[in-house]
Amino acid sequence: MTKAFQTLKGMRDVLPPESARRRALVDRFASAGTLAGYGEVVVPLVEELGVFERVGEATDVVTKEMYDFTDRDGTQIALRPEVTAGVVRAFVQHRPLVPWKVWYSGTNFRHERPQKGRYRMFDQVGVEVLGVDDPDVDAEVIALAVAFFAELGLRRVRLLINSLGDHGDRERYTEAVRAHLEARRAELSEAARDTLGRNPLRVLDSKRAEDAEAVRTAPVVADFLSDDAAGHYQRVLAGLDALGIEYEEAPRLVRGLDYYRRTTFEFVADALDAAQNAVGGGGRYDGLAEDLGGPPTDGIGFALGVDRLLLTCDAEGVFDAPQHTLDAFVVDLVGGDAARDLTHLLRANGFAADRRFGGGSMKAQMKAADRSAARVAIIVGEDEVAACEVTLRPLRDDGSSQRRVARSALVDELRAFLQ
RNA sequence: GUGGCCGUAGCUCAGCCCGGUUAGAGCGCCAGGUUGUGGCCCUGGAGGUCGGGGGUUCAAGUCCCCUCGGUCACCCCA
Repeated sequence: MTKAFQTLKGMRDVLPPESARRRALVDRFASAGTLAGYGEVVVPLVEELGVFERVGEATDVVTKEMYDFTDRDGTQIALRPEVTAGVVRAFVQHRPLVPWKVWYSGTNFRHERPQKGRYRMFDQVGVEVLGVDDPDVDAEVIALAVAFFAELGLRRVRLLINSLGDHGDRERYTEAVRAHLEARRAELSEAARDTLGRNPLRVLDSKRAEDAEAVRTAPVVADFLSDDAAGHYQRVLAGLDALGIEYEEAPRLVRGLDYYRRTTFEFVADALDAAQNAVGGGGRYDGLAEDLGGPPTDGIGFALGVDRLLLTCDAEGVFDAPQHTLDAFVVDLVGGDAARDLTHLLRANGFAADRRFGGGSMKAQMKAADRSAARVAIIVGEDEVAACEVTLRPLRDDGSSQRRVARSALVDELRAFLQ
């Protein structure tokens, strides 16, 4: 007996009807993006390793979670762990007119231990805007995400926001945090001490109780912002206020990717009791285009995790899978020709129609019709064939209004019935 | 990468602690009851390498080890 293969760890199949729900979610996102003037961008799932390394040398995402390997010609390549880097690479490569506003949906890969809401292969939807420094675009981007949550029916998603300042601000702040934490090294958890060496800001994200005090007393970025960065941040907040978008300032919100500058934000789902409750996040990455060999270009965007979004919808009891229903189900008692031909005829006329292969008893076919959730059964037996008619039996009531119609009038009769 | 819990029919699970005839249930599926009428009901049927490998034993779904997978938490992040 041959081995029965199964999906790799952390990777999943998505089958109907769940697949329809995912598609519906992406469709909604696409509409929201289009409405705001964003075009779809499709970038490769695989890039040169260097593209993703710009995401941050000190981050877990690139140091230990990347699916990287050597291509046949020796090139170091990797499956994308996120899409922003690829989109910015595309911007640098093609130099579209700015502002360049794009949305995307796609799959990413991170080699992590799976748990609820975290898989090795996961989908994200997101937007990016390149070439605009205006703080109003920060507000626009955030508003887009917030509107999308609302459209899904989500009510319990909180917006956390912070500013990390310009490059220089961030450096000075990082040093201050490092000094603060070094002075309290003894009281930190072992994991935190380890993180401190590589990336001091990340310690601020620690959930460990031992670290709480040191984190609580740590310097706050706000005190390190340049006038320029502070002004930008205030304008963003003013924009959110004007648009009626609620937010919580989170002075220690740092986020995992190194390229963030100035505005950073995160969306947290209160309905998720799991540890993985961040459904999305984003911010400015004003230096990234330059890091990828392009001209200095401002940029901002966000990414939302499709799996977590759907889990959140489950938790809030909203955005059910779209109910797929058929218009008609053909029941054939005369050998199969009618099922074959009528189903084809109905589909050619725009009706959603199906039948049962292999025929079977009338009971079996009616059962199949019922299960298909079709609105009406089209029954063809000896009597109907002899009279050049078909029986039209409604399936959503008790069927008492069943009647026979001329076969030549089927399309019109069905159309009238479905009105 | 670290730790806890869990892998028995398509699905949800019982059986495992205290090894012992043909491994069970509900749901689903198929068929019949009703030879031209679905949903409800009744009857019957198909379907299982007990995740995989090794060990202990006269005997392993049950005990031990390894391994793979799932799940939850840490870490990190969407």
